[in-house]
Amino acid sequence: MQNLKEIFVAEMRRSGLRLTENRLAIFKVLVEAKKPLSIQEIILAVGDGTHFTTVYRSIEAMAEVKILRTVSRGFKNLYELGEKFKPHHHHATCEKCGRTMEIHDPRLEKLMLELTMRAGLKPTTHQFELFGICRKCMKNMVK
Amino acid sequence: MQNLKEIFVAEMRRSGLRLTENRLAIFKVLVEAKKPLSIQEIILAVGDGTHFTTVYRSIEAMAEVKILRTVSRGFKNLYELGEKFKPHHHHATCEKCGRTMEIHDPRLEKLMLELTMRAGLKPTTHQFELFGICRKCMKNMVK
DNA sequence: AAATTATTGCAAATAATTTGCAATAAGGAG
DNA sequence: CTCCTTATTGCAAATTATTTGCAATAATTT
Repeated sequence: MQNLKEIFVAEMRRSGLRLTENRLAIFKVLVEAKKPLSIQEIILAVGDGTHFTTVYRSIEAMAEVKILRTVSRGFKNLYELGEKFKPHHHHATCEKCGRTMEIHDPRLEKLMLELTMRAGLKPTTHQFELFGICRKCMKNMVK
Repeated sequence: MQNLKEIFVAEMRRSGLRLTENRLAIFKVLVEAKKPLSIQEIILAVGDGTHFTTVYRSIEAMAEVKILRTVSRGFKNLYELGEKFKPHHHHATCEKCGRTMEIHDPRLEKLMLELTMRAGLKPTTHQFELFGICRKCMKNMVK
């Protein structure tokens, strides 16, 4: 985490954006969130200390210089830390208890790339979430 | 197409929703669109004939009974025709222009099941979206 | 420490979504 | 085919989300 903050400071400097309390607060929210967030969620998470207008503008500025990644899903944008900050992975989640496991599988990544290219796109990213019910929860449901 | 309309009429009847001009108009928009649409896009496409309030409520009603499928991309929902109209599939989307193609691949479904089970879960569902940049948009970016 | 200028907060404009209610019309019964 | 019931609609207005202009503030550079 301290490591991530250092990267953040360096990236801000590199891109000529000023390092402010507000932007640091947004960064922390995004570090703690384990998933991409909408602007509304970020506004909620940073709290009253930062005006919502500022969140809109800061997010836009940081996305512009790739410190944040815009996850363009349809017509709403979500935001997460850019490539510099996070390794690539996916999740399998229990629908009942929310327990989450990480998925790492080269076949998956390979297939994703293949399918994206076959669709005529230069691959940028993909979203992939598995859902199911874990053994513990299965047992509880039987009772 | 005529075929799809017959399914639509039958599904509306089955689920107890009334078949109205407005809903038929929305249905047609969704048949013609080759990708999931946001509510705003649907409102635009159906035109003044249908009040936007009605679009909101009709979409909600039809999604409720699975005539429409909610494509939950983050926090914005998009809508497309449900399982009865189209086989199970996923999407590959251009991040720039939003153009979307359908992905059908048995290897994908198989791998997904395997990974879910390997994570100790009894599979229920999954979310899977591919993103990239289409050739047209690549060219525009170079200019 | 002072100067420069990006960033912020606020107020107010604009856009998107939801809700209450009275008028309308779809679908079933006769 | 006509009547009846009640889901559906359109409208106005409330709520919520996003954007913009501007003057005050504060991050960097020297």
